[in-house]
Amino acid sequence: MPKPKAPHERNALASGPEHKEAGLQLKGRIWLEKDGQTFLSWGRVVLLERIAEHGTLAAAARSMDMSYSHAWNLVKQMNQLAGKPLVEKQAGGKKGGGAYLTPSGEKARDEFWRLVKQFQGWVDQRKIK
Amino acid sequence: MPKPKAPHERNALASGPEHKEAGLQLKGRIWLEKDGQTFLSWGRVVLLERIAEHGTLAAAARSMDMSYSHAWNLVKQMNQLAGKPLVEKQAGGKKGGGAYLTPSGEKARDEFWRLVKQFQGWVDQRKIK
DNA sequence: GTGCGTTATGTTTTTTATGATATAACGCTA
DNA sequence: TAGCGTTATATCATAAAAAACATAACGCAC
Repeated sequence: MPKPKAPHERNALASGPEHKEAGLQLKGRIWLEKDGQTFLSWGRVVLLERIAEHGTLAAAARSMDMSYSHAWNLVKQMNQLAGKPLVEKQAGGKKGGGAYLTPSGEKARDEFWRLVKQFQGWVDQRKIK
Repeated sequence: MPKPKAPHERNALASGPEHKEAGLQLKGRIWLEKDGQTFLSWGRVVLLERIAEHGTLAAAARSMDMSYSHAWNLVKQMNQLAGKPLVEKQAGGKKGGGAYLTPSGEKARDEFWRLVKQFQGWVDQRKIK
């Protein structure tokens, strides 16, 4: 069973397995800040994806072993920093309520994954001596 | 007075000031792992530099507001993961003792800064829409 | 109106990382 | 041998992050 990763190591991109035999891996992570505060990061964008997938904030949080309150805080901050909501929610109503991505939310998700993909490309082409 | 940075945000490279007016910044950090454990990172390599500069582990730690025991643990782990010492130390002796970088240590430092510089280049050329 | 599962929000607890503290050993100097 | 500032090492305390927990409010369905 693999040792659980430390928080700062989670969601990190790694150089490809071709370097594995050396036991030496280049790792890294990127994120976006707005006005000095974390806006989008790997975990946050996965959360956006899970919300789109599950339709509720509670189920999204459960699906990634995140506490509901933490997920709620992240969404609150993302919405606030974006200036407009990335996620809209409803308390009560049919099936108790729910949450979904706005077009801005989908765009943010796509843009971030685009950046991550570019970064992964950069990492992969590094040769570690 | 600027808000102190959270641990996971420290030592992060940022996209240049040309993006600052948008309030949106791409940030990132990289590190090297060996056998799944952190081997070299920004803070660790700064520590190597300070050791070379000050000649003792104690002074190096002081100079970067790091506890001696933490610095000692980092050096121990770096030496161990490298397979050969990056830092050699002497307890006692002229002036009480000291520490210095081995050629391997100097090389590790230089290689890491080279990687960081390349990464900074990559970050700088990202255009954030 | 009751029940249901959700969102909303605050408080408490746990975990993790790091710094602080304490003590011993080391090896030169005088 | 005594003194010095260092390395060596373990333990304790603190701070930050995250999870856990506890309620309340919401709005549809019945």
